Amino acid sequence: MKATINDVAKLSGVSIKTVSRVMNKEPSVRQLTREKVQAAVKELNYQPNLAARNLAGTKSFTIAFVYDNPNAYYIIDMQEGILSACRQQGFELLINPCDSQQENITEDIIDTIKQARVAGLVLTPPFSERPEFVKRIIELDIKVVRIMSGDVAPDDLSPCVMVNDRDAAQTITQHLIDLGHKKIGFIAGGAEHMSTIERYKGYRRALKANDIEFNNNLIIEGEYSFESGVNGAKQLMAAEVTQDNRPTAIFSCNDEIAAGALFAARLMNINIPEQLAIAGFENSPFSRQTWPKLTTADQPNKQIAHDAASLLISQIRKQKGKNEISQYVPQLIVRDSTGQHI
Amino acid sequence: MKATINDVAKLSGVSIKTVSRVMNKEPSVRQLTREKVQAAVKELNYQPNLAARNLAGTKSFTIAFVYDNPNAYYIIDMQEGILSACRQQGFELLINPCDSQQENITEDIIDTIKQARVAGLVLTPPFSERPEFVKRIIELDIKVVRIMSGDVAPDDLSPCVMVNDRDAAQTITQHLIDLGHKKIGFIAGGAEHMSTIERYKGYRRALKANDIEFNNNLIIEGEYSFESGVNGAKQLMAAEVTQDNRPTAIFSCNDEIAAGALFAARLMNINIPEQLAIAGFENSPFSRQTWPKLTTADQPNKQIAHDAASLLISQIRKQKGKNEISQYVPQLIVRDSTGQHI
DNA sequence: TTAAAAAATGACAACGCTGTCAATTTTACT
DNA sequence: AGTAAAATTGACAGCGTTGTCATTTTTTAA
Repeated sequence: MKATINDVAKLSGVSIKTVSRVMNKEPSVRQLTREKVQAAVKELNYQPNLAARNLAGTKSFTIAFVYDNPNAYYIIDMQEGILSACRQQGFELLINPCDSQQENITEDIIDTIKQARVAGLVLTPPFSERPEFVKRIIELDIKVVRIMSGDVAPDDLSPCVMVNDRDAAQTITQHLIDLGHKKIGFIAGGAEHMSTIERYKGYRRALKANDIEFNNNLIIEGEYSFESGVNGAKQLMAAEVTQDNRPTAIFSCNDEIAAGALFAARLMNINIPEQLAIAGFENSPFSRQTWPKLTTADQPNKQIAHDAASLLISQIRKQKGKNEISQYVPQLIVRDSTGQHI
Repeated sequence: MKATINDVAKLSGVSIKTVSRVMNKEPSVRQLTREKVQAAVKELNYQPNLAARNLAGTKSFTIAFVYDNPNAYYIIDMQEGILSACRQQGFELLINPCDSQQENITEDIIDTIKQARVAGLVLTPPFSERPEFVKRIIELDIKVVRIMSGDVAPDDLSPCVMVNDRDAAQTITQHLIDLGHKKIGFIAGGAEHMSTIERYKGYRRALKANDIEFNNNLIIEGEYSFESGVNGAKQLMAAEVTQDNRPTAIFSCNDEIAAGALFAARLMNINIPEQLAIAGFENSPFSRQTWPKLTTADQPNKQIAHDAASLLISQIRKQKGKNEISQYVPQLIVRDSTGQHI
């Protein structure tokens, strides 16, 4: 039925070992031989049997995606990006959802990894932001690639795909400034997330670049949740805050917070965007299903994940030279929530 | 390092074949022997090597989740439910996202299934609602479990996990009626989805049960999207519709549509819920991030998926007697969008 | 008690691939 | 041309399991 390595060997007139070498892109196969084999592979539509590979070899062709679900849209996109890279490279993907808060989560994950003979891990926040965790994994000779917020990798533990939240946040803030806003509130996500820190830095930079004085009263510490947005906006726009001190715009650390801010504004009869402009971050579906629709920043998650997984697989294959770090800058998307204010 | 079948055989003083029998719950192993082996398994924390099983056996220990992504939250929940069943039973999960509209999608999926030697498939809508597709798969001697809308399985092709959208929709509609509404608009999802049909039936039933005359002008054909909700609500509440004919409540086929309806109401300066009550369906995160928050119906997706996958695995193992069909009825969740109207 | 039937167990060859190491071919250099 | 070194190729065992079929043990019935 399905072609095996033997069929390919027979058709191309070489030994199975040579076919194996070609399939694994090993060196020391003559060009001519390689081509003969590749032709046979194509003709028979041969694809190596993963089970046999995993069983026979010392190498593993399985990588795992370890995540704690902060946001289903993010995770689905990541997963599909990783999956497409795996398909391209003949790798298997093990999905490992888990609770990052759980007591022995590190050991749990390590058990799973060992059990399944996983060759590498794709990590997203919060796991990608725990250096001790990453170190533990790497000590076990398991490759890791991290997707994280920032512009340069924080260390050389593993390759990283960086998402430059700072620049993107600066752009969003600049957009608000360009609209004439000077008092811009900032509702932060959880301070344990690098992305929050980076977005805050971008916000500060934009203020500085425009000689706008920083006002700590406009900063609300929060977390990545709708409720946090509601409370943050309430606090910023509260009655006891004098009209003069109220912000005319709010930069929310993500779309969920922004949706919460919108909700609070509604409760307080504040018109958006006339009396208050609100911007989000992430371009999640929320941002298109609110009234008014949210100005936000978009990042190509699928591609980021594809990149990361490809990088990981190169590492596993020990193909050096592909270790450059890629960096993505989320792009501003302007919608009605930051329309012209009065 | 890791215990193999040989270690277990040695420790329990039987042949590896007998260990294999015990692991696969085959009959014709004496009780005493079985216990000896199980003790050794426990002591060594032995877990069969999946790769070896897949390679040696004619059976497969892999199931696949084939989906077209209508909704990331739904998919993530489904996936995690399936995953947990797989772990319990020592199965592997292959994730197969795809585009249900694509030309040769059936053949594509079949190729993938064959390639990976998949034993069974978990199908969600829209795939679960395509009998020809299901038939094709079953002909290949691949087991299938379907998660679908309805109260009884439409055929005996495969086991089904039914979600009784009809009863749930009737409950939601009844809730609106109990609040005093008599003119209740209905914005449908895509008519190709069983869930739309079922929810419509529930709506009709509730009207009938309360002797409310059905008015076709209150029915909007749409699809499962925000835009559809916006347009549907605009149409129902349009200026040229006389005050008398306007609905005082709208049942939207899902939360996304409801969010759209909310958006339209906002545009038209219609107060929710005073002038118009709006209900959704699904209890997606959207429903909690709108203003006001949406009344909706919740279904335990993770558990539904876990159930479905368990059913599938029993089928594969030929453990009869677990073929009963489970049915879930989504539960009403009342929130502010259907508060008391004037 | 004994023979026949049934049940339980085991020996051993696969499964499709990779790792090791030996054999062969090619290349580089006298 | 002759030889050593390097590059290429292949033979074969083994990865951890299951399937087949033969062997042993237990049960049943005469």
